[in-house]
Amino acid sequence: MDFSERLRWLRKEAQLSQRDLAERIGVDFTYLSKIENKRVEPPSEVVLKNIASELAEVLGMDPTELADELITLAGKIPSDLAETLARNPEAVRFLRSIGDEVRSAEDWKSLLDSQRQE
Amino acid sequence: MDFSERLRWLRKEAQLSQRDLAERIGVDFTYLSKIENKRVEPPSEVVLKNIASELAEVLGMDPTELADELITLAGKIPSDLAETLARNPEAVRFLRSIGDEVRSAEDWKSLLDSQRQE
DNA sequence: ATTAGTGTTGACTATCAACTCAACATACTG
DNA sequence: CAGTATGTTGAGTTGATAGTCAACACTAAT
Repeated sequence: MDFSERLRWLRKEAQLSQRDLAERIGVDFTYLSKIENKRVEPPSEVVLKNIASELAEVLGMDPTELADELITLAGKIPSDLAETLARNPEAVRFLRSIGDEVRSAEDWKSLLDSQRQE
Repeated sequence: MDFSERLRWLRKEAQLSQRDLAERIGVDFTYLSKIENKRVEPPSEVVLKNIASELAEVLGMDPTELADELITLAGKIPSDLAETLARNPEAVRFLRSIGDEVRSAEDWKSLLDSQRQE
């Protein structure tokens, strides 16, 4: 499921028309249409967060998690994380060092699990 | 030492004028001047890599390492890494999970070290 | 058959990043 | 002083990003 499909699915799940959602998040509804039809790139992080916030509210989800999901589905890096990386050269070197061996989603997952157990 | 200072320092170390370096990397020399004087934002990653490549050659440094240094100093994330993150939601979640506890450069460093010893 | 609600499309626009170009200032060299 | 090498600045260009606006099409209910 890519970004545009996921967005449409969530919006329908929330029983909102494009106009409804667009008004809530403060963009033109035709823009949502284009996004859902992949006529344009996924929107900016600000818009993504607004979408996540509104949909999460209606659907009873966690807004932050939903935002992260949409942002990564949109092929972007959450800006707070990007800033952490840009500010910590060590973090970049760390990622590079593990990135050589850790490539698949599975690898990342197990790394995440091992971290959690500490 | 911020990016612009570092650039000027390296360029002088390499005994190159702004015009010299600019010609080698294929930009206008006045652009380098503005960068060194912080009249504009640091350049694109392509230009950064060209700079690193030329200066590393003259100074006998490792071009890749220098590129990474300049890119992070410029407040950017190396694009190959950014792509890895954008493609691996798990990687993003991993970073978030450790990011709560790992904040300082020291923390990252020790994490990097522990990884290296495996 | 009208009207209300919904979605799609093409054309246009505003803002910004990443530069270039022309002009000038400053310093040193013969 | 004339010329050469170097650095600085203001104004303008170009392409991409992130949208808006007007028009139209389809469907369902009145």
